[in-house]
Amino acid sequence: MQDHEQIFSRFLAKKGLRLTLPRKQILDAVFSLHSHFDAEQLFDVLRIRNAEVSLATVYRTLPLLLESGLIQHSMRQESRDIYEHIFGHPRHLHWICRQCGSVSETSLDNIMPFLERAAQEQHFELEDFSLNLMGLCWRCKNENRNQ
Amino acid sequence: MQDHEQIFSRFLAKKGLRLTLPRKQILDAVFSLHSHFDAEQLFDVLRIRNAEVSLATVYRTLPLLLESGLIQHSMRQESRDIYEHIFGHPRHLHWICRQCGSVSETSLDNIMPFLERAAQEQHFELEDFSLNLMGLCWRCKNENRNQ
DNA sequence: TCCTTGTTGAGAATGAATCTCATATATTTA
DNA sequence: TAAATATATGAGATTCATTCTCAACAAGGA
Ligand SMILES: [Mn+2]
Ligand SMILES: [Mn+2]
Ligand SMILES: [Zn+2]
Ligand SMILES: [Zn+2]
Repeated sequence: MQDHEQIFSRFLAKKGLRLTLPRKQILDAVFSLHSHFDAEQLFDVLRIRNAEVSLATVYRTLPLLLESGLIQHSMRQESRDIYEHIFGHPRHLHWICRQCGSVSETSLDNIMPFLERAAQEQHFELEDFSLNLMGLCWRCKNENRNQ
Repeated sequence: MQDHEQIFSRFLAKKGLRLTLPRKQILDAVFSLHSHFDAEQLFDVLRIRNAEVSLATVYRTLPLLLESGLIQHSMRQESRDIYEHIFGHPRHLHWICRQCGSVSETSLDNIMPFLERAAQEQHFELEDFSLNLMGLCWRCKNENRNQ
């Protein structure tokens, strides 16, 4: 039964780094959210929770969380990098509406085998990937039709 | 037999815009390249070709080329947006090595039907998408092993 | 205790991308 | 043909997410 704090702690130890209070607070904030977030939004959550963590440390910690596999970079929107925690979540792809900006998700189970086989053929060591689909959500599609 | 200049010209006309010399030169430069490029690299090509086009106009023209469907946004590397022309090219995905930065391509034919079906089920109007796979290329994988 | 190494916040710096604006050029109108 | 209107452009300023710098601090080992 490994929780994310244990995983992060071990990951850090392996790199000669420590699980400090700011890092712990950032980790908690990340797992208190259940949607996509950017650095600034995460920083806001920390302020609401009265965690005294600087924005610089947020930006410094995100790469560590990425490397540990606890979060993933999901997409880029309005020139901001968007993340989400993935520990215990199934792999999924993103449908991004170019008009309203909404994001919905779909399972990737049907595609994974294909990608893994392709990686093997290439002798490519797959560590991460992203599949983002851009267009119009049904809502915006209808809205445009009625005009 | 539509060439890309005709396509771009018609696209612009439909928007009440004109195919000016700078736009023509940018278009030519884009199709003179046969690999991925960012705005700055495209600007360099234009300078080498003695085209007097400003960087601002390059940045202004890229969204037009995107919307016309002649180029696509391929990925983001080292905080730069990377593009490539796609007119007459098959859809493909990108294998990106996190160590050496190399990018290789693979056909997307096997995945397209799945994506199109998924889009239909969602009533999502798919306009564009990107599938980028990150990890280690075989070269870097071997290199790391021998150390 | 001393020394090395890692950590942090605050604010400065970076740099790709966007914006402003004065000046051109094309197209339409009278 | 001469306004009037709309679109384009280069140069340089600006934006702003992200990264960097640095001084102060803390943990752990010798
Ligand atoms: Mn997601
Ligand atoms: Mn490509
Ligand atoms: Zn929408
Ligand atoms: Zn490589």
